[in-house]
Amino acid sequence: MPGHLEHTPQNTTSMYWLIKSEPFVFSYDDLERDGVTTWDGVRNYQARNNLRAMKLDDYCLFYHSNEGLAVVAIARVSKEAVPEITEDKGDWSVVEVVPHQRLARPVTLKEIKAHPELANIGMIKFPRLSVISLTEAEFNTIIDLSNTPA
DNA sequence: GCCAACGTTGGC
DNA sequence: GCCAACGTTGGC
Repeated sequence: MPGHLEHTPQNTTSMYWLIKSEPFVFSYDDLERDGVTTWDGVRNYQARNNLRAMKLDDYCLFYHSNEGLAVVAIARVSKEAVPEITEDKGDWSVVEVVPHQRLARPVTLKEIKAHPELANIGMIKFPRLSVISLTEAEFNTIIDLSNTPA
């Protein structure tokens, strides 16, 4: 009997994230140098839950906080969340990320705040959250900005 | 369970 | 380096 529907794998949809790092602690240059890093030290439950929601190969905008104040690159999730080995009490998680692509130019926080399509972006609504989910549209808007002269 | 004190994040 | 915002802790 012909014509049955092929099963389409459902795990091909990537999700989008923004991860913050102080570049003088760990920058995108450091990630490129190291090839892979463990995203550890997250001590906020919402940020931790976001780490736990990350799936292999998800895209993560890499944001430099404190200095730079700009999205500089895209990283990808290379290992999903596992418990963090730590002396700290509590139930924490880590993922691993790898470098993917440096943006053509950094996209600054100032630009993000000024862009009408990014008015509801999590990083503005929750400025102290270090791991934030993005919609595909928000992700694409930032990528488009990076491909447009400042 | 409330709330004051404290610590941390992160923009300025 | 300062400080506002806000999450967490701990005394009551």
